[in-house]
Amino acid sequence: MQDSAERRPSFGKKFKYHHGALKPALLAAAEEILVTQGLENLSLRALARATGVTQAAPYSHFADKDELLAAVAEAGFQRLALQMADEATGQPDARGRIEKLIAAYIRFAVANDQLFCLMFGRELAEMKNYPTLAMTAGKSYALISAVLARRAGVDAEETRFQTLAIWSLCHGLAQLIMDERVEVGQFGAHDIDGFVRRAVGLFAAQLG
Amino acid sequence: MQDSAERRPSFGKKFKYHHGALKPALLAAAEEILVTQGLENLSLRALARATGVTQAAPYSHFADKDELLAAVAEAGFQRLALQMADEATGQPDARGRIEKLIAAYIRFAVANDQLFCLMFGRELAEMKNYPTLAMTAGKSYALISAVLARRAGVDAEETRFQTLAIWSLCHGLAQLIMDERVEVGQFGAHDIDGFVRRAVGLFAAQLG
DNA sequence: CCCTGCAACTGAACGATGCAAAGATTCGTC
DNA sequence: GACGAATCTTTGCATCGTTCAGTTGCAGGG
Repeated sequence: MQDSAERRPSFGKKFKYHHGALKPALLAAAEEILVTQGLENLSLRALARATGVTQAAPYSHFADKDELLAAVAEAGFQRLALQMADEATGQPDARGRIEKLIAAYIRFAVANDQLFCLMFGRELAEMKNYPTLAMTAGKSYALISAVLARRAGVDAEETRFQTLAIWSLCHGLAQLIMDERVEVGQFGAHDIDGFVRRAVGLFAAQLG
Repeated sequence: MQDSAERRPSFGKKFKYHHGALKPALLAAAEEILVTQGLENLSLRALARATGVTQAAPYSHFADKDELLAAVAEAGFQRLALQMADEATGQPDARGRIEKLIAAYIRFAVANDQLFCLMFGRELAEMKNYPTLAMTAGKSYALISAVLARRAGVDAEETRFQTLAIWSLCHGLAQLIMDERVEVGQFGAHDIDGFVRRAVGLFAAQLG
């Protein structure tokens, strides 16, 4: 297979030395590799190969592999927050909203396990280096926090505690399911919503 | 610095071609590197360097890097279960035992964050390949599960639910603290025990 | 219209890593 | 003391992240 014919995706008109839209193409290819081959097989070189450019090309758009991963993760956080917000709309009371938010969170983790690994994994532990990432990552937490904070008659300190407790429960379950340390369905309800409803019920007294 | 003098730890009597106790030495060096330089800098080559052997020597004792990491993780799980059991002894009721178990778990995660990352990280996701690892890893869960199961008047299904809920809460909080997505002390009690006591209180009705 | 400057991309290279294969050395055992 | 097995060394390969000196194409000023 000759190089110029094989490695070039043959852009419509004529041979293009410049790719033109490499940055979004890289991000798209990254997500694709993530779901098809897993996070451990997502290398910059494989990414460049999939996009039809040289291995050094990504460095024109990302300073680092970490910066690229951070961008992918940020897109993930965006989608996560969106899905959570979507599911929670239309719920009349705080309890219903919390249930939907958590269920959406866990479903997202299960459905996009590799992406979730990247988002909450160790490779982006230095998230502080990417301020926009940190901001986007906080949205999901803010959704839960906001619901709890908007209640009357519950002081701020109690709200902080509940938010953290619910967030921990939610995040922990997602992790355990992903690591296959636990099987959804081992408890009676046989589904995520059942467990979530029951877990949120623990806070029922305060949720009204 | 000449090689034979520098790279060899100079075992008491005379120069030894065979290290003699490479396997435990590797495991010890691995934990050392883990705490001093982090999981991402724990390479087989660095390990061999630290132990004073050639880069291929570890392969006489471990088939794989994963097998080595699995052994380190297993030791970690052993210590974790031990610490949990230690703290829980002497507690009169189920609630006290659960509180101590969880607090010990979270303290372990905070104190040994890199090791915890390894134990619950993605690199050992294929834990099924290491049956003894899976068994040891289950001990901590079993500790909590046993306390809850030994109560009178609570059916098995409710016990399963509570175990999973508490386990999720516990694991999730540990993860969040480690990832620095949350600061212990943001809630009133200003310490782990305070939060744990309060969180376990959510199950108070059933814990008696 | 050409020229110049700049951003995007190439090609080649460096060092590090996990791992395999083959040879050297020591240990345990008959 | 000899021999086979276990341990360790040497050498080498493929891959990876990253850097760097060039090459290519575009846009704007003369």
